[in-house]
Amino acid sequence: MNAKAEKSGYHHGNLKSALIAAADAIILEKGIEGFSLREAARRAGVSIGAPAHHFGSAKGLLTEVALLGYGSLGDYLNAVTESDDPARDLRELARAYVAFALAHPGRFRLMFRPDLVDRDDPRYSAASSKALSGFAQAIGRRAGAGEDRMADLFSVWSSIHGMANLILDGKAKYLFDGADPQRFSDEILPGLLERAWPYGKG
Amino acid sequence: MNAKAEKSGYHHGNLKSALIAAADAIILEKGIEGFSLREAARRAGVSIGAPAHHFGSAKGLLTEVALLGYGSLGDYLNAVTESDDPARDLRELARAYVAFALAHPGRFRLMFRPDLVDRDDPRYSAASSKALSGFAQAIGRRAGAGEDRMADLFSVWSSIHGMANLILDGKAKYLFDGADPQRFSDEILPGLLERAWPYGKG
DNA sequence: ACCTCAATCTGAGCACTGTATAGATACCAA
DNA sequence: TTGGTATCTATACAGTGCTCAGATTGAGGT
Repeated sequence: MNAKAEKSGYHHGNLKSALIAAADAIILEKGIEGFSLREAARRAGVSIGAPAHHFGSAKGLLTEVALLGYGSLGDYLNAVTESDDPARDLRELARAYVAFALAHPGRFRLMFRPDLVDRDDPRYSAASSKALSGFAQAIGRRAGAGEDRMADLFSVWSSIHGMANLILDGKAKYLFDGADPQRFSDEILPGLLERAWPYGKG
Repeated sequence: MNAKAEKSGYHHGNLKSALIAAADAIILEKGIEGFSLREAARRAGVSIGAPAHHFGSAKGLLTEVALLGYGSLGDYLNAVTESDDPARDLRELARAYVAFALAHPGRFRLMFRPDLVDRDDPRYSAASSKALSGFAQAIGRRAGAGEDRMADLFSVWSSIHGMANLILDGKAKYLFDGADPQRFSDEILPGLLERAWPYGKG
């Protein structure tokens, strides 16, 4: 009845979003390396060749999932309410960034895999900068804002992104001898932020 | 004649290291995603099933390449001579780290891919900590060394590692609007390091 | 109501991939 | 010389992404 019926026989009716959802689910369950276009098609109850028409290639489908991922990251970051203390905001944003990476490792990894995502898709850079806009604003609002805010943003992003990656890749666990990720982001991370950024102090 | 002959017919004589070299070469040419166990076997002039005996699986072979990678990273970092200014040393080490990542992106990416490398191999953590020992020492030597040096190391490593990853994944190019990597590491990076670390000042 | 047309999906096929296993080969030690 | 064993080959299996001719269907125009 609906214009986007669940499944009406030969024509799926909602294949595109069904495939995106299936891909996202696979990545959630098995990680990026466990993804396959064929299994996404299988889960959507459709033949092997069907996805090609909507996405061109596996990269096309994964690009859509990555866009969802940036949206999801944006949700995490937007949940940080803006205060009159930009340094605090920055710290909370950082925690949210790492929390997202730990909660959605598959999405997070996909979002930064240039071989799996079409970086030339204009929506990609748009989604990326939109998700990070909170960081950019907090940096702009902080006391004694530097002249080169792009460099500041990149510096902050590097620290946070590096932490997230090292934790996900098991390097933190190795350095701190098996501290579990949750305790890590709650207790160790804030201390690291103090250490890593001059801004952390005020 | 040599115990490790070049190629003596049925028995290769030097297959293990030949396969490692072939894999490293493939990764150099086509990146991690371009690697295949079969092509490594082909380049070594050997049948498809031969590598299994030496490495068990593709992961086993890639683990050896990753170990080489850590050795190579160690070479970059060890080329930084120790001075009486730990802050300068730290900065130079950071530049060397990023320089390695840009010069050997395939190796660098492989080294941090838990799905492609056997993290349980004791040589892996050994190679990792050996390569990073320069960082650890510089941090230990700096004036006003903190109580939690592991956290300091992790903080520094995060910043540098994040920068390297963001640059490799094309995020820096996007932020700085197409600055080429060389200019980036020469001009922009030092400024970022100043920003990222309190230690940078002395 | 019909009828064309384009969008959608199927099914088979191609060229790959990693892994497992049975058997051939050749070195090495007794 | 003779086992024995490490090494390597050949083949097969299950899986992958992608392509393309053809079947199917819903929608828009007459």
